[in-house]
Amino acid sequence: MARAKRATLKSIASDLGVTHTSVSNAWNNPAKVSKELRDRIFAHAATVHYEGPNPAARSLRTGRCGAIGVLFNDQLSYAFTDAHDIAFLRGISSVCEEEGANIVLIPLKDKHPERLDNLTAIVDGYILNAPYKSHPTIRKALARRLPTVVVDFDAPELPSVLTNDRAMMREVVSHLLTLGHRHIAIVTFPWSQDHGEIFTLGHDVSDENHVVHERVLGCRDAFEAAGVAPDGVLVCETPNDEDGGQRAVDRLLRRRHDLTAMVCFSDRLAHGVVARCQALGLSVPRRMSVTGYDGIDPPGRPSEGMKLTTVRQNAFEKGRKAAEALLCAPVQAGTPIRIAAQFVAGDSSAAAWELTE
Amino acid sequence: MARAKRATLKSIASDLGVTHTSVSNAWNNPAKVSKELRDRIFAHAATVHYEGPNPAARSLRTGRCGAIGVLFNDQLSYAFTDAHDIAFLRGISSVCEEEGANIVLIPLKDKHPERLDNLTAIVDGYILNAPYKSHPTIRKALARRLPTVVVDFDAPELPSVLTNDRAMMREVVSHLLTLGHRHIAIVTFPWSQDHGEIFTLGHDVSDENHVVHERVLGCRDAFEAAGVAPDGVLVCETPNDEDGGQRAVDRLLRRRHDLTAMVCFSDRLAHGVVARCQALGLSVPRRMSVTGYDGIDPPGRPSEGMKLTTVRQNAFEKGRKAAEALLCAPVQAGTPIRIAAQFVAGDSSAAAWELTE
DNA sequence: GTGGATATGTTTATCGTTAAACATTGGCGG
DNA sequence: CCGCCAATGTTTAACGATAAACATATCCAC
Repeated sequence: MARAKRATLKSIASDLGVTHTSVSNAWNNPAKVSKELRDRIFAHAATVHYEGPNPAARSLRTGRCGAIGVLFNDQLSYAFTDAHDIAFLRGISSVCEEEGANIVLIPLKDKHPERLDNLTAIVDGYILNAPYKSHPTIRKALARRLPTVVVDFDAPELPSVLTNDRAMMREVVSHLLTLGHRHIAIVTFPWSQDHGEIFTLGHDVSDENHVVHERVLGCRDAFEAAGVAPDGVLVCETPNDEDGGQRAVDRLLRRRHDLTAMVCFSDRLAHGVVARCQALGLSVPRRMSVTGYDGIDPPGRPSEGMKLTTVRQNAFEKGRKAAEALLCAPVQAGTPIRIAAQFVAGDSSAAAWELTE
Repeated sequence: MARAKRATLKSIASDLGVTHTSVSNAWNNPAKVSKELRDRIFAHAATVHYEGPNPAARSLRTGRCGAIGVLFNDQLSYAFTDAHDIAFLRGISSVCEEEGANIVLIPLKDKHPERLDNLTAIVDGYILNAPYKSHPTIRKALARRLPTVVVDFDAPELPSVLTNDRAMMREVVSHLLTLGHRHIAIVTFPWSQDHGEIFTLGHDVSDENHVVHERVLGCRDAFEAAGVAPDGVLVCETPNDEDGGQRAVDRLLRRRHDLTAMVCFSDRLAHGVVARCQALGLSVPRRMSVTGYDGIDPPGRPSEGMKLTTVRQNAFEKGRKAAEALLCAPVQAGTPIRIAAQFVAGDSSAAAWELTE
């Protein structure tokens, strides 16, 4: 059975012997149509299952669609495992609910590069979350020149929401240096799409990923301020999950077994690092200090287990501000919105001298 | 400075002295355009910042837009706090990544009922997650008669993904009855938009929310099978979060202080119930048995704390199947896809006789 | 040299709206 | 009775694309 053709403004208009503009007005400018006609229109619309103007056609005509696109650095299905990204989305949602806007989640088209040209999202603007500078999907989104807000991304020409990653990382490393640690390694998630190497802090860091770049610089700042040569500090790049953290421990210890502290760029990495250290018999924090980043309270019950030394980010607020900048009060490009993070000393870091002596 | 007018197929065509169809083909049917012309087109497109055909116009013409809409029962910003919903979204995402489809999250338009008529989402189809039968946004979505897959919803005329809630709940209650409990109460999240009452299992249950309906019936089954009168079983409706669980304890104990077990319809509720019981000096499970639903491993580290007696759902798989049904292999309406849940006995339930004696 | 496929473009109609400008009518003040 | 405004419709022109049918040239087989 062939699906019956859908009713349109025009078909309703001709059914009723009026012009389609009047039918359109029944929905969009009720004041311009007599109550009597409006009732007739709605009544007839109901019988032919007409559910209001076709949104694609309206969007074409008006140039707006009432939705904002959100792009993540990684696979979407990854984002939904990351407490930071989830809180960020929650922040966006809270604004979109108030404004009545829809959210379009756009998977990176890694598996379908050909669709880059074909299926671009129907959105009024974009929020780009910590994007890789040169990722094709990101570039494509930027190239469309729609209103765009970037988060944790260095783009002076765009409105942006930024955190104080560099200063926070400086604080974390200083914390460890103050505790007497001198053999510290860094565990980071990938700073570009292809990853896996071990570097040292002496290397120049690509700014492909602004977050990693800032945090690495923060670390270097602290080491240099303490007179520690950056060349001696290992930086291990690894996938951002517990398993990645676990493997980083092995890779790092293979190079330097005298490490007494590991600075992780996410709590997930830190959890993996802690787990692997304990499995190797290196107690945390007595034998190995570990720090995280994000400040994810392990849901369930909070106060259990070891409290990670970490940096608490306000991902929810990041999302809110980004969405507000896009939907409510347009923000100037020159002045980024700053969301301050906060250093939290926990139980996973302790003085180093007990073992280095 | 007025924003320069955007280039279109037509403007590019006339710039180049060809027809706009050829320009369109350069993107959509490359084989139909000589390589030489295609290069000229792309080159010129780049200089005028043309980023490919306008998606709204294309969508109007082709009738497809490459996105699916997802609707939740509750506020979107709530969904992002609920581990079940997040896993569900992750399942949908994993399919959308493979298929290159976008996901449109549609907030319930509670705060903007007037936008119901105005801003309908531009999507090729819907996934409705455990929707309230009569919620206006849900009804509106259904009324559009786009391809739709419902999850945990009773709609024989639509393809659906269902779980075995009723059987699982029967198992939970039987478990408690077998342990000797006779004074059991039920803690549920709201079964309609307005909520808050305490009922008994003797009451008829609205099927406004299919999940609650099925679970309540499952409980009743088990009580009846054991010869316990449903009239004596209290059912407390409360917001689906820890606080809601906490308050439910107070409300229930005020009515019946001889309760020895509380059956919760979500793990979040159960966590609140456990917390409140312990605060009241009622140790779990010695003095009070508590069961949950969902099987959310408290992230962070799994094996810590008390293991809740619960039902493990596979929300990820629910999401995957729903998305597959919509995007890949269209599913027949008559035969729901079943995702089995699994009863998990934990440490939060124990024999009752120690205290009822 | 005839006929038919292949490659490359063009013409024209259409998708379903909204917005601006233009008609028509009735009411009302002066 | 004139003129103007408000109320209610209508006419017409986009919005920016895609698809089907049609035109023309080229090539090759037989």
